Amino acid sequence: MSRYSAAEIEPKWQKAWEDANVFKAPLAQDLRDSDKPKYYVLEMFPYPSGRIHIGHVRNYTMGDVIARYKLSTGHNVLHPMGFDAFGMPAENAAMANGGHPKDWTYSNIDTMVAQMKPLGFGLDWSRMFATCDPEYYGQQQALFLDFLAKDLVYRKNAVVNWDPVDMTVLANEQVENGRGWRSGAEVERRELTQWFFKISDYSEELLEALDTLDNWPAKVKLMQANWIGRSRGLQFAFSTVNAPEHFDRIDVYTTRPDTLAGASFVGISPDHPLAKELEAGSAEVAAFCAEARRGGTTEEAIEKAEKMGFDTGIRVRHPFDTAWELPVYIANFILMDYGTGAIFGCPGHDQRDHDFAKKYDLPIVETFAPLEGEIDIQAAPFVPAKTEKVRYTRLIAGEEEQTGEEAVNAAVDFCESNGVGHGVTKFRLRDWGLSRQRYWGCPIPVVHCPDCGVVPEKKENLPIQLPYDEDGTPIDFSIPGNPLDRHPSWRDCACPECGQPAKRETDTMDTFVDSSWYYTRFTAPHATTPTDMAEAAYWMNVDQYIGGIEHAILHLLYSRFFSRAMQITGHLPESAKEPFDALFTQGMVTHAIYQTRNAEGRPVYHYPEEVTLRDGKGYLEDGREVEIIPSAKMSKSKNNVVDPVQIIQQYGADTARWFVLSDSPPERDVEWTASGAEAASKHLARVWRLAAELDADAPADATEDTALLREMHKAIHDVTLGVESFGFNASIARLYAFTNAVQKSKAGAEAKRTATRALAQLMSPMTPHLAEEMWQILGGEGLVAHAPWPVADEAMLVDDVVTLPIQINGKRRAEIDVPADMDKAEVEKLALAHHAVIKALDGATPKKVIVVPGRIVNVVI
RNA sequence: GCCCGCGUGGUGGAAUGGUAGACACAGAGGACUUAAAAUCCUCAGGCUUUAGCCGUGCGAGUUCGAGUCUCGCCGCGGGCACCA
Repeated sequence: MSRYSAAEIEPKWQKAWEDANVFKAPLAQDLRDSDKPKYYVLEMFPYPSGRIHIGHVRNYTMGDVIARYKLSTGHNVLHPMGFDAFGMPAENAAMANGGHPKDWTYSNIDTMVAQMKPLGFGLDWSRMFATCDPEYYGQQQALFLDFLAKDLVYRKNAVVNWDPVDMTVLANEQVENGRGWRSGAEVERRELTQWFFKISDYSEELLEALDTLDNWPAKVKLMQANWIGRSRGLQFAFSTVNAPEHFDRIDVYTTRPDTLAGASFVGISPDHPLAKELEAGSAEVAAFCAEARRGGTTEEAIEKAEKMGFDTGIRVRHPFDTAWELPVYIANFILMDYGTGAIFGCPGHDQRDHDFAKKYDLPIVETFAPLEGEIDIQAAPFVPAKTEKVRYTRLIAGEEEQTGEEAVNAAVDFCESNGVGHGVTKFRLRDWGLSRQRYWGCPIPVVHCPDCGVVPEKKENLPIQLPYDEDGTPIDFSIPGNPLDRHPSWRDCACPECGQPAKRETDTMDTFVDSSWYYTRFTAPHATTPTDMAEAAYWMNVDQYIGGIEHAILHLLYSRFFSRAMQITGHLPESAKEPFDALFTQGMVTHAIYQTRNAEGRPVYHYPEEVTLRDGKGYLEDGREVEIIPSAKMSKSKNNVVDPVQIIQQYGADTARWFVLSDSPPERDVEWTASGAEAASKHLARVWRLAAELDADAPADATEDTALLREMHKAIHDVTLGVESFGFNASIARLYAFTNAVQKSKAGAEAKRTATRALAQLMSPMTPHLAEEMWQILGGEGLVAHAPWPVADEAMLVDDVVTLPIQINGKRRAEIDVPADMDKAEVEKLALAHHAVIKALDGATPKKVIVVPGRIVNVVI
C-alpha cells in the first residue's frame, strides 16, 4: 500500500477484533479469579428512526473512546448497544404509508446496525436487544407485576389531550396551537383512569440523593432539584359562605403565608371537586369550565393561555378577620395536581395574580415594600427575591424589616399557634402516569373482570404479546385510536382469577418505562427473570453514562426511581440504587438550513449537496440564492441532516470519528462542515505517512532524541488527561501538536519509532483502525487494542526554564526567562531590572510587586 | 410564562482569576511541478506603525490582575411531565 487507504484498512482490523473477541464482555460467573476492575460504559440507546445520524456517530464515538481507553488500562469492559424501539413514529409511519410498526421497526434496526458496524465501535454486539423484543418487554411486564405487589403502582384519574373529532388521545407533540394535528379540532383536556408509578413517595429521597452524585453535571442536578421542587408552606382552610353542602371549607396551600394580609381572591382549578359540583348544577359554570379546559395539557400551554376566571358567587372568610370576605373564582391556570388545587391570590406580589386582579377589578393590596425607594403597587407587582430584606407594611408575624424567607417562617409559626392551618413540606414532583392509549408499546399485564375487578396477569402467562394481525387480517392503522381497543380476539380473555370472560387492559406503557431499566438488562440480556442478580451485582453501576442534555430530567429521574423500585422488588442489589456513577451530557450536531420560498412565501428546504457556497452566500445549481439559517438542530423535515454513511464511504470511519471529536468540546453543540471532514482525512493520511515512511537509517542524536522523547511524554500526559476528563477536543489538539513535533524532529530512527508508536497508541481510542495499522508497521506486538496504555515519565514533563510575562498595572509589557525553581525575591529583582520596567517606573518606586511563581509578575505603579 | 445552559478572530475553538486567540478550518504568499493535484514552508484579531491603542454579546461592579467571579440587560439553545 503506497498511501493511506481507509477502505483497505478498516474492514481488515474490524475482522481482527471480532476474531479475537476483543470487545465481548465476560460473564461475571467466569470472572471469579479476575483481579481486573470492571468498567461499564453506556451511551443512551437510540430510537430506530431508520438511519443513523451524525449525532449518533459523535455520541457513540465518545463512548467508544472511553471503552477502548479503559480496556487498555486493564479493565473488564462492558460496552453494549440496543434500541429504544417502541414509540409513536412506528405507528405514524404505519398510518401514513401502511405496513406494520413491527416490520418498520425491525427493518430500521437492521439498517442502523449495518450503518454502525463499519464505524468500528468496540461494542459487545452479542448483548444487543430492542425494547420491542417480547423477551424484553415480557420481563418488563414481570417487573410491573412485582411493582404492583409492592404498591408501587396504582390507578387514578388524570387529564389527557382529547381530540373530539378523531375521538382519540393525542400526545403533546400532536397538539399544535391548541389543535389536533390531523383533525385540526380544538383540543380539550379530558380525564381518564390511568396507571401511575408512585415516584412521588420518593421525592425526598431522590432529592437528597442528588448530593451523592459527585460525577454528574451540576446543572443536571440543579434541574432535577427544581423539578422535584421541595417547598415549605402553609396549608390551611378558608371557611365558606353560600357554598354547596359538604363544601364548608376550601383547603389551600401557599408558599407565601406572609402575604396573607394581601389576599384578594381565592382561585380553584376547573377540576377541583367544588368546581365539578357547581358545574353539575349550572350551565353557565359548565360552559366556563369547558372553556377553561380548552387547549393542551402541557404546563407551557396552561401558563401561556390567557388567564380566565369565573366568579362562583361563593365567598370565603379571611382567617384573621372573619368580617373580611374574599370571592372564589374558578381559574384556568390552577392545576389540580399541585398542592390542593386551590390558592389564594395576592396581586401585590405576584405577576399572574396582578394580571388577574386587573382583569376582574379586584383590590391590589401591598403587604411589603422595598427598604428604599417608592413603588406603585397598582401599576406593577413588587416581587423581590425571597432572600432580599423588605419592610412589611401589613405584617403577619416577625420583624417589620425581614427577608421573605424569614417572614414565611414567622408566618407559618404564627398561623400554627393561632390554629390556622399547619406548616407542610410539599413537592412539585407528580406521580408518573404510564398508561398510553396506543398500540406500539409494552402491554400493561392486567385484566378487567366484571366480578374480580382489576386482576394482575399470572406471571406464567407472560409475555402478553402484541397481536400482529386480527385472525389473519392485518391490523388497520389507518384509523385514529388504539387498534388494541378494537381487537376482540386479543382483548377478550378469561379472568386469571375466576376464569369468567374478561377484558385485557388495552393501554400500553409509556416508552420511558422501557428506557428506565434497559441498562440493567444489558448485564444479562437473556436472563429468564428481569435481571440476573450475580451479573447485575458485578456490572452495575454504569460507570460512565453518556447522552443528551434533553434527558436531564425525565429519563434520568425515572431511571433513578426504577433502580430503587427494582431494588425493593429484589431485582437489583442495594448498591445499584443510584444506577449511573458518572454522567456526561454531550451537545448536538447542527448544520445550516438552506431555504428558498415558494410562490405562497412558504419555506422550501434544500439539501446541503444541492448548494454551492461562495463568499458566505449559497447558490442553487440554477443560480438562485438561498437563505442560510446557521447552526440549526438537524431535522429530517428541514433537509439539513448530514448522512454519516456518505462520509464513511468517502473518507472512512476513522475520519468521521476524528472529525466529530475534534474542535468542539463534547458538551457543546458542533456544526458539521464538509471542509472539516476533508481536513481530518488529510491529517490522518499525514499520520499514516509518518509511520509508513519512517527513515530506518537515521542515526541517533542525543539532543534531538531527548527533545522528541520529552515531547512524547508531555503528549502522553496531556492526551491521557483529556480522555479522562472528556476533553477529547483538547486531546486531539495535543495530538496535532505532537504530530507536528514528530514530523519536524531531526531525531534518530529509534527515537522516532518510539514516538510514532506512542502516537499510534494515543490515537487508538479515536482512530482505532489507523492505529492498528501503524502499530503493525512499526512492529508493535499483537493488537494495539490489547497493548497497555502508555504512562508518562514525570521527570520528562518538567521544563528547566520558564518564560514569565511581566505586567505593569495588569498589562503585559515584557517577559523574562528564569529557572523554574527560582525564588520569588530573585524573580522580583530580575523583573525590576528589566528595561521596560525601568522605563515605565521612570525613577519611581513601585507601589506593589506581585510574583506568582511559574506564572506571572505584576508591577503596580 | 417557569427552570437550566451558552455567547471569544472570517469559521470551529484554547485559556487551575495570571501572556486572550493554543490547535485546526477557510484565506494570502512562496517552494516543488510543463501544468494541476498532492505535499512542504511562511503570514495572518482589528486600528495605527521605531511604539502604541482597542478588543472575549451589552452595561456596571469586585480584584494588583476578569473570557473566567457578582449584579442587571440582550440574543440563542435545551426542558416543561403523552417526542424520544
